[in-house]
Amino acid sequence: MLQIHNTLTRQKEEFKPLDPNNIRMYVCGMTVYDMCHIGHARVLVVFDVIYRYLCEVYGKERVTYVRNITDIDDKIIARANENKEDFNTLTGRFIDEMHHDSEALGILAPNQEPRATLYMDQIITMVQTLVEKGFAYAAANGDVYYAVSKFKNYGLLSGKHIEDLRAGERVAVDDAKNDPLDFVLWKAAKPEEPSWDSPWGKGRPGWHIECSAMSTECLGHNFDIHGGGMDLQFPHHENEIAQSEAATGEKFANIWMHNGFVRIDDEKMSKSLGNFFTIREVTEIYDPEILRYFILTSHYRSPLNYSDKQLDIAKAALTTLYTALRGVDVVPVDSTDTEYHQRVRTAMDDDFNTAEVLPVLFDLAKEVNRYKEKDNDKAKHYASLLRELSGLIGLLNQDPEVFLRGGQQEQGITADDIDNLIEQRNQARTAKDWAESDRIRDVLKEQGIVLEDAGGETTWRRE
RNA sequence: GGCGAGGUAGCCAAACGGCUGGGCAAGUGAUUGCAAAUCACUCUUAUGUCGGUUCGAAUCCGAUCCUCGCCUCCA
Repeated sequence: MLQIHNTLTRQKEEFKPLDPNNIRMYVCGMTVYDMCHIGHARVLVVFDVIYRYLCEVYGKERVTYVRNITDIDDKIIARANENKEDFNTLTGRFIDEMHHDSEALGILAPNQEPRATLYMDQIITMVQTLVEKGFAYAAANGDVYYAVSKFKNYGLLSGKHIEDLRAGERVAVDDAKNDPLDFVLWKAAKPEEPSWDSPWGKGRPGWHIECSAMSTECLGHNFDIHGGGMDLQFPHHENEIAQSEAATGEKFANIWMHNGFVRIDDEKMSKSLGNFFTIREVTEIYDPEILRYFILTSHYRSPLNYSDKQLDIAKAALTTLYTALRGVDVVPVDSTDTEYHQRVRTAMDDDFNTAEVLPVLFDLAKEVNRYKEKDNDKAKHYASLLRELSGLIGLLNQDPEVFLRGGQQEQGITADDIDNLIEQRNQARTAKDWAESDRIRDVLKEQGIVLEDAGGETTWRRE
C-alpha cells in the first residue's frame, strides 16, 4: 500500500488514485534561461523515481507525467536582452541543454512537457474566467491581478494566514493593486517586450497562471499529484490552488509533494545566492549516475548537503555495486516476488524511501560476490535481481565495464595501452619477475588505473 | 516577528514506542608472489541538553540550546 506525504495535510496518506487507470502527476519544471544546477537535478531525479515507481505499481500505460517548462518570464527577457538575442533562441538553447542533462542523469522523458508560450489561449481563457467570476480584476496600468481576499482557502497549503502575510512588511507595495497580497495574472507589455494579444491589451502571463492553465489543459480540473521544490510551496503553489479552484470550482491536486533543497555548507543552493554548481560542471568530473546515486541516498524531503566528498563516497558505493555485476551475465528474473522485491516495495511504499532501497542492493551485491566463483547460476540469479531492482530507481543501467573504466572517453592513457601493459605484466608474472610486474602496476596506478587479478584474469578500472 | 523542517556513532544517512539498517572511512583474519577486489569479523546498541509519560523512548509530551528553510524571483 503506497503511502505519500501530502504537504496539504502535513502527513503521510494512503495513495488513492482518482482513476486507477490514469494516474496523473504534474511537476513544476525549469525556467529556461540558464544551465540547470544540482538543485534542479534533485527535482528531476526525485520525481523521476516517483514516476518510475508509479509505473511499476500501476503500469506504465496508466501513468501520465507532465513536467512543464517556463519559457517566458522577467529573467528570460532580461537575459535575452543582455545577450542581444531573441528570447526564443535563448529558451530553445537551454531547453536542449536541460534535455541533455536529464538524459545523462537517466531521467525518463515525461509524457508531456508543455511550454507556457504554446498555451497562451488556455492561459488567457483562465484569466478571463477568473475576471468573470470576480476573483480577478484589471488594474489601471493594464495588469490583471488575482484578488487574494476573494479566495477563502488562501494559505491552506503553506500554512499561512492572510493577516500574518499582511502584517509582515515584506510584501512589495504596488499602487496598481487593490491589496498588496494580490498577485499578477497578466502583465501589460512594456515596449520592446515579447507580448501576446489579450482582452486587456498586449502582454504576457504571470508565472503562477501558466502552471494552472497547463496542468488543467494536460491533466484536467483535478489530478492526483502536484510536485515541485520546497520553495514553490509559497507563493507559487498556493497561488495555483487559488487560481485553479476559483476558475473550475473543483478541487485541484489531491496530493502536493515537495522535495527538500540541495545545500552547500548548510545554505540553500540557489541562483540568487550564487552558490550553485551546474549539473554540467559536476558531470564533467563525475559520472552522472554518481550524482543520481548521491541524490537517492537521502529521503526526498530532507535537505541534502552537497560536497565533493559526498560524491566521492557515492562513487565508491557505485563502484562496489558495479564490481559485483562485472563479468556476470544477466538473465531474465524468474520471480518477481522474492524477499528482495518485497523489501524494495516496502521501502518505496513508504513515501518513496530510496535510502531504504540501497541496503537491498548491497545485500544482493554481496550474494553475487559470494557465488561468483563457486556457483555461476546463483551469481547470475542475484546479479539479475540486482539489475532489476536497481533499475526500479534508475540505477545500474550501464555496462559495468563502461562505468568502471570511467566511461568511453579516453582521458590520458588509452585502453589499448593499458591492455598492452597488462600483457607485459602478465608475462613478467609468469616469469615470476615480481619487480617488473609491480613496476608496471605502479606505472598504471600513477595514471589512475587500478588492476585487479581475480579468477586468473586481470581487469582494470579507473580510480 | 509569523509559519515550518531538523539535530542519530569518525563522515553521510535510514528507522519514528520494544527487535544491532546501510554506505564511506578505519582495524583484524581468510585469499593473493605482494597488492587490488572479494568474503568473514571488529569499530563496545549512536540518537543536542534537561525533565516527564511508559514495563520499555532516538521514537510520545514539556522545557531549553543550536542549525536550516519559507514569508521576495527561486527546484
